[in-house]
Amino acid sequence: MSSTDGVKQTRRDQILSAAAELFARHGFHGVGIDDIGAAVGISGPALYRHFRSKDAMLGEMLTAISERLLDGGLRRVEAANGPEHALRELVRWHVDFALDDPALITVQIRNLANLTDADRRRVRALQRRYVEVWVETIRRTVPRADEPTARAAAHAVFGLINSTPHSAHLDREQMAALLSRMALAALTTAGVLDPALATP
Amino acid sequence: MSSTDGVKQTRRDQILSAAAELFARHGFHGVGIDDIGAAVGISGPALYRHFRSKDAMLGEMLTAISERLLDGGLRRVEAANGPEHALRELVRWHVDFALDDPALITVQIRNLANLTDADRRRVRALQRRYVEVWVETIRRTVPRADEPTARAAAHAVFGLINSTPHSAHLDREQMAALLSRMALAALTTAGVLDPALATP
DNA sequence: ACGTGTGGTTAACGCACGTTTACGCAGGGT
DNA sequence: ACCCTGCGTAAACGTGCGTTAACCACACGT
Repeated sequence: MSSTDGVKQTRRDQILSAAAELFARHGFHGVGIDDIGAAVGISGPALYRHFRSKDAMLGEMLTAISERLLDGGLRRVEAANGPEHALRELVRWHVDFALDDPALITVQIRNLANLTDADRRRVRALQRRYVEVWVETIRRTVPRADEPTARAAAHAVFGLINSTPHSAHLDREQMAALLSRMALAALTTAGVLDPALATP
Repeated sequence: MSSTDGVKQTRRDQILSAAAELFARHGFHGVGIDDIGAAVGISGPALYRHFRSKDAMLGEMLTAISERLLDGGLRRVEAANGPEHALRELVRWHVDFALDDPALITVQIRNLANLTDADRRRVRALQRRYVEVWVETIRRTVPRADEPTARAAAHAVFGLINSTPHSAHLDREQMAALLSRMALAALTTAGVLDPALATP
C-alpha cells in the first residue's frame, strides 16, 4: 500500500465505474468479463489481478453505493436544524446522487438478485438502515403518518427520484429542482400520508 | 385452433405467468429453461412446443404488458370528462395495474435490455405512446408545464407507482390510495411543474 | 546486476444452459 | 383399425463464458 493510497485505487475504481456503466446498460449477465476488460483497455482475465471474481465486482460496487447513500443521508439529517429542513436535505441528497450517478442507481435497483447471498445480506442491511433514516425523518415532519405508511412513502419517493435514468430530457439543474419539488409535494401535501383517508 | 380458443390459451398463459414470476425474482438470465418448465409441472425442453425460444417468451410477455397498459390508459382518458378527471383515472389505472401484477411491472422495468432488437423496438414504441398519453393529459391539467417537464414528470410518477414491488407493507386498498394521493400531489401541487422555478 | 512483485498476455479448461433430435403416447376424425 | 397431431420426455450437442494456468516484462529496492 502506498502512503495516501489516493493513486493506488485508480485502477480498481476505473474498472468498477466502467463495469457499473456496462451492468446498467446490459445487465449483470449481459456483460462479459472481456467486455469489462475492453472498456478499460486491458483484455479479459487481467481483471483477476484486481478482483477475486465477477461477483466480487458487483458486491463491492453495491456495498459501496449503499454505504455512500447511508452515510450521506445520516450526515445531512444530523446537520439539519428542524425536521422539515432535514427532509428537504434528504431529498436533495438523494436527487443529487441519482443525477450524478445514474448508472450506479440503475445497477443497485436491477441487480440485487445477482449478488452472492452474503453480499446481498450486507447490502440489504445497509438499505434498510437508509430507509429507516427516511422513515424517521418523514414521521417527524408528518406526525399523522404511521410507520408502515411512512415506509411505503419512502419507497415511493425512491422510485420517483430514481426514475432519472429513464428521462434525461431536462438539464441537470432543472431536473434536480423538478424531482425535489415533486418528492416534497408527494410527501408533505396536507393529508397525503394520512392513513385514515380512503380512496379519493 | 378451437372455436373460442378460451381454453386453448391456458397452457401458454400459464407458462408466461410462471416465467414472469421467475424473471421478476431472478432476472432473465438468472432463470433457466428447466426452472420455467418445473414451475408449470413439465420439464425442460417441453416449452419449445409452445414458444420458439426463451427470447420469444420475454418478447411476448413484454409486448403484451405494453399493449395492456396503453389500451387501458387510452380507454380511461377517452371515457373521462375533463382533464383533471382524466389524470385521476390515469393514475388509478396505473396504480391498479402495478398492484395487481407486480411481477410484470418488475420484468418490464428490469429486462428491456434482454429483448431481441425487433422486440425491443416494438415495446419501446408502445411505451412511448403510453408516455404521450400521460404527457398530453398532464399538460391539459397543468398548462404551465412545458413538454419536457411533463415528460420527466410522467417518468417520475411511473417510478413512484412502480415502487410497489419493493414495499408491500400495506394492504392493497391502503397502498392504492396512498400511491394515488402521492402521485396526484406530485403532479398537481401548485408550482411543482412550473419550469420557471429555480431550486427551492 | 538482480531477484521480486505487480499487472499484463494468450491458451486452455469446464460447465451451465439454450436448443435440437429422436422417441413415446394418448385421442379423435375418417 | 389407423394414422396424424399435440404434447410430453430424455439424451445429446454446441457454445459462450467465468475462471485458471503458464508465461512475460517492466519498475524498483538493495
